[in-house]
Amino acid sequence: MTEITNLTEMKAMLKVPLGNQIGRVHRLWRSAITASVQSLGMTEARWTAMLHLKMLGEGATQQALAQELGIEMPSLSRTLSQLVEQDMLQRQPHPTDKRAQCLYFTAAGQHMLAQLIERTMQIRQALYQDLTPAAVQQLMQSLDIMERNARTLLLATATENKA
Amino acid sequence: MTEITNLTEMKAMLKVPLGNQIGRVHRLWRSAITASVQSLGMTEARWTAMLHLKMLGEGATQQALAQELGIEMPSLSRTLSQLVEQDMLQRQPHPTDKRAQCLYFTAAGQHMLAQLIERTMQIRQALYQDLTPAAVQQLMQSLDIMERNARTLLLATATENKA
DNA sequence: GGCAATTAGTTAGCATGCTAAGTATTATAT
DNA sequence: ATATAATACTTAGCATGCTAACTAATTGCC
Repeated sequence: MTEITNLTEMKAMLKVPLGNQIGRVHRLWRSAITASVQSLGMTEARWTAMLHLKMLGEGATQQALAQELGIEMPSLSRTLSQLVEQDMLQRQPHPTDKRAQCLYFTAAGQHMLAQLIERTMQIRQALYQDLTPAAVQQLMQSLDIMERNARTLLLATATENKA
Repeated sequence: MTEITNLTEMKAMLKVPLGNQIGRVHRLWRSAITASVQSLGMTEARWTAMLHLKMLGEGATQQALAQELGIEMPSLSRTLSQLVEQDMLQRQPHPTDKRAQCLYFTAAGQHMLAQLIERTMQIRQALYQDLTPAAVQQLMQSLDIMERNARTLLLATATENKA
């Protein structure tokens, strides 16, 4: 409620191991997804790639999808190869840039996608239980701030190593 | 501020991909730790194990530490072997239970610990920037709720698979 | 007391993140 | 116009989580 945060509060804040807690929740969330989709022959990484490609729209390049997911190209590249292998996706040459690949769902992929979306909603419903919409909004915003801070920090150390 | 959350708000909440965001923040946080401690010959997993053993107190068993960290024994077992190899920790037989191992810092480990704590504080300071103590508290509580929900969900699907 | 179930720990192998390094193409700068 | 830099992607190998399966010790039940 108070706007002014005193020194004691600031120091106490630094004792909170948010990073570890975020890690724990992430692992649990991954387990939940894995349990939910493995009977479909899916894994968590493939599941995310499918859903985010849908959000981005078919025809997106791998680079664009990696950006959207917040992972590096090599990580995505492997996952996409598995999805292509499973006949969920196709890689098509980019119309003008011969380096790039554009991503499209196969028919089987479209069908899988529908099931994945359904299960995603079920899991979210379970995980957001007892959280108010306001709390979810707040959580999202605080995580956004941490994400920005982390990127800034990493950029700073990277350039300083370069110097 | 409103206590009553309407249906529209609830449905909108389910569209928020918190899991993915938590994953992104977790990866960034891990990168930040890695960048900070790798010059000390440490990694993120070893760093966490060291700090949490300190919190738990020397003499803790591996099982207790795994519980504290929220990871499974095999994951921890490997990390601890690396720390023993690096002469940071020692495994001592439990005084009464011959199955169990108790963990103690070596002198080198104590010294490392001091440096790790220092760097941890620096990183938190950077990552919590622009977050109020209240926001940090709120974040922690919301993550707690998600964590509990996830455990409940996983337990439910596990027993249902057993049946 | 003695066998069954549980618990602590390990090893093996998979999933998924990363960086480093290599190829092919495109963009830039002189 | 060409040489250099940047970009898109892949491959290889490490870090760290998991489950499955194993051993050894302990607990519990009759």
